[in-house]
Amino acid sequence: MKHRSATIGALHVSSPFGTAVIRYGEEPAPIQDIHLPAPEPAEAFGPFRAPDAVRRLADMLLGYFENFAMIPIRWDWLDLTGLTELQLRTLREVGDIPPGAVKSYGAVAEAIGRPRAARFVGATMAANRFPLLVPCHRVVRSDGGLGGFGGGIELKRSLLEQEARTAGEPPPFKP
DNA sequence: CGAAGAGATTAGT
DNA sequence: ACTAATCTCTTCG
Repeated sequence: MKHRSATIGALHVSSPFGTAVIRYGEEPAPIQDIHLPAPEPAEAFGPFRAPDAVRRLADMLLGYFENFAMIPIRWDWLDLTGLTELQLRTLREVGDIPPGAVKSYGAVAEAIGRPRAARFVGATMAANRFPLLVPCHRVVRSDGGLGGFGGGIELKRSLLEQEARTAGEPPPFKP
């Protein structure tokens, strides 16, 4: 990874799936990454007050855990340093998948103009620093399987089940 | 720098 | 089930 400003704080958000953590650095794009579930040793930080963007994102996440509706992505809040153009295009594409829907790795690959790069899309999802916000859990295998998930496959299944249920549809995956 | 390895995949057999 | 194909990024000589 390239630059990325030093981490100056972390905001914890409780959810039905465990505690989520938003780590942040300096303005103007303070949000470094989101963790779910939270990394075990709770990180200790100084007496800093979270930037506005961070607190608003925390609210958005709380809202999501309540109604599982689409989270509007503020790309300008996110620290995207170190990402290549193609990776950014992939994240933007995945960001458009609404709750209750899913898209295959291959379909995303096609959407970014690399129809044979399904595996690349998978690798990019594995490196996604903004889970939930960039809904990498909505990217699944073309054969109906779930595919992988950094936070654990059972979490991915839970999220998709909740979203499908809220959208009034059957779970969009096989197992 | 070029070569080789590594994926949260896929389509075929 | 297993295999080969395919693409970008990372890591190594």
